[in-house]
Amino acid sequence: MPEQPQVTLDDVAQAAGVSPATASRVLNGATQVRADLRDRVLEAAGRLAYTPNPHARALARASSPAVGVICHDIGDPYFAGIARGVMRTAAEEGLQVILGSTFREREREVAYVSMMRGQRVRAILLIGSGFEDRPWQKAMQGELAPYIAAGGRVAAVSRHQGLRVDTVLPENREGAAALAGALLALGHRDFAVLTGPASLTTVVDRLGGFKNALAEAGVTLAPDQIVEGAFTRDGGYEAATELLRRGLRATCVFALTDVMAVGALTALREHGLAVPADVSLAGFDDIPIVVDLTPPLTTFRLPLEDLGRRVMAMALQPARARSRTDRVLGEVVLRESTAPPARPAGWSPAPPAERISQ
Amino acid sequence: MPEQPQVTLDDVAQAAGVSPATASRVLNGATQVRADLRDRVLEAAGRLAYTPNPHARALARASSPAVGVICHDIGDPYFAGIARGVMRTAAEEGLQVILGSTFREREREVAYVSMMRGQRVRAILLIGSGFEDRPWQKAMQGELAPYIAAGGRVAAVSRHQGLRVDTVLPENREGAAALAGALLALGHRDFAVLTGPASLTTVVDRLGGFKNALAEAGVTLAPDQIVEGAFTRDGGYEAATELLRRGLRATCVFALTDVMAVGALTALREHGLAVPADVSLAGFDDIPIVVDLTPPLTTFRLPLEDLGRRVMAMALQPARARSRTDRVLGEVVLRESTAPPARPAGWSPAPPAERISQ
DNA sequence: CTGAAAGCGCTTACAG
DNA sequence: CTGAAAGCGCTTACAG
Repeated sequence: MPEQPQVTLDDVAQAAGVSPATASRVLNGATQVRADLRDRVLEAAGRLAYTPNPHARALARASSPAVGVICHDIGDPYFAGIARGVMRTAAEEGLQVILGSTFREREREVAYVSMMRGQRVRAILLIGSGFEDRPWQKAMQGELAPYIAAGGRVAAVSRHQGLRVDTVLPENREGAAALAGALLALGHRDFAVLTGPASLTTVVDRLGGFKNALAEAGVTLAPDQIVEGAFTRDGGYEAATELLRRGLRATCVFALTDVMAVGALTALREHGLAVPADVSLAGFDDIPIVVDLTPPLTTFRLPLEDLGRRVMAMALQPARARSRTDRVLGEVVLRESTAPPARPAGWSPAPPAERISQ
Repeated sequence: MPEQPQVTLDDVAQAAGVSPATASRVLNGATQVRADLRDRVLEAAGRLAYTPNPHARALARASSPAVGVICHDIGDPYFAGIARGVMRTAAEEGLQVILGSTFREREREVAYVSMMRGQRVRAILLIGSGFEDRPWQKAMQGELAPYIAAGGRVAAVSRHQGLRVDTVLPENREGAAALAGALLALGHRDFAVLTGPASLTTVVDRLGGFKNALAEAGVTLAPDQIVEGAFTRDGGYEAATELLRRGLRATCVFALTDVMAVGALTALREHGLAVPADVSLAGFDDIPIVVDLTPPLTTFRLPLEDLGRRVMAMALQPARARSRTDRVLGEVVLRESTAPPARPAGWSPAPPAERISQ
């Protein structure tokens, strides 16, 4: 490994016959430098293929052009979609992105924040759901507070209880309620829900919104028709399987995420149930793939890439006295995976099911 | 923004009543330090919540614990899957990952390498397909060579022509050939191919392998049955639509990636064609979702996450005199999207279609 | 406008 | 085993 000495600012300065200070100024776009000096510096830098050492720069400037992005699983289409938006804005702004993927272990999230804080990133983006977990919130806030106090920026997607951070808040509660409304309008009265870990704020919000809307319509959700699974494709598959084992009494199944719905669809199919003929199925998020399922999935659309762009944009804005919340609208998208129930139980006509915008 | 002064090594040393050198040694796990001093340092560091400044460290050590990872689109399940594997190994090794997503603009790939090189990352991982593009290869090699000469490590997934880099090589050519064999064994003689940009080495390899295998079986592929599209879901949708516009004469359609196959499946369905009753469809990669399609997709499975782990592992090994290539096996996975042709044209029985392993 | 000098926070030979 | 000192490569007041 023939370690090659790196070309340094001093080399450039020397080659150009100026001081390092002047070379630095030129290379940083200072305009108050004599034209001929500037040219010599630029020429020398080009000839020597000079690349500034970002660590030296970060050290001297006490700031770096990097942002940290933490998600639960970069292999998950939901996070991949948001990350895509983040990368877009990062590229436009010339920022580096340091990625953290926790594999859904929440302690790793704290560890990543600690690492990125040490790294002196300009901003930290939390794009995974928050946790309803007091000790975790304490630990996280313990990392975040000093970082923010030192001038760091933090922005999150979804509700992060207990953390004082700027937030891009997708309409989880309202969206689930709107979806419930649309499914009720279709004539459903018997629902099952495939839910995720109860400690996720996203689960709380979506499940809460859905249940509330049902309750307001006088519809109750039987406890045994709520099945918890992992927030993954396999989690959806297994939750649906468990639901069938318990005995499916619902005419419509709501999976809290599209990813879970995808697994559920296969489980239903494997058990000989046709969607929507035998049972309707709805998801949440509108990840890219669900329009290609058979049948295409009814869902609540979240603009994933836009979520990513927004959270990045928010992090790049200066901090305010109190943390801000940007609500992001979504919309119910009715597709073929939902239809009026085959066996409406004492059902009276409902208003037509249109696309309900929020 | 009340900029808080950061706790420095000197603070720790002072609090512990030792020199910065000693504090540094303790914090870096040196064993040859008197126990009581070590304890005092550790205590002070803990009490002050000291975090070393990685930039200072990188500057002093002339190396940083970061690796750069460049893909074409982090929103694409293929790359998201590989990235997942990369993140796994990175976490295990305590490495930071700087992510680059080029949005399929090849110049951005060079720009990212340049940036990461400047960043003094330990290694650069190219996980996107290579390009059959001489000027691009020159530009890329121009960035890579000095980086490597300076001790940097580079590893790639897929064939990167013109770049002297260690490679994790999925069996694109052999895989496509094996898939062709399996489809021939099913009785197909009339094929169509939905291909991607011809400048991608992955396209060249998969298309070449597929065609070759057909040729060896005495089957030719009509030029008008080969349609090029973008390497995306929409590219697959559009290519399939164009194929139908031209007149589908094939009994089996091969999409060069699962992502394209997903779009193609929807296009076929929208045009009233049943898969596999009217036409068989096969993809490549075995991204997580395709098992949940209706019908589940026949494909050539690549162990995506493993690809990511391997390329990372390779980059962490010391460089060798000549670049290495790790071939990664895959396997044909026959699912319900392929079946014997509905109208076998002068067809003689073929050997039974089993799962053909490579 | 330009340069000498100090400083960013850490590591590591080099003496003791 | 421990510490004083130099150095990593850059930036930025501070003088001129």
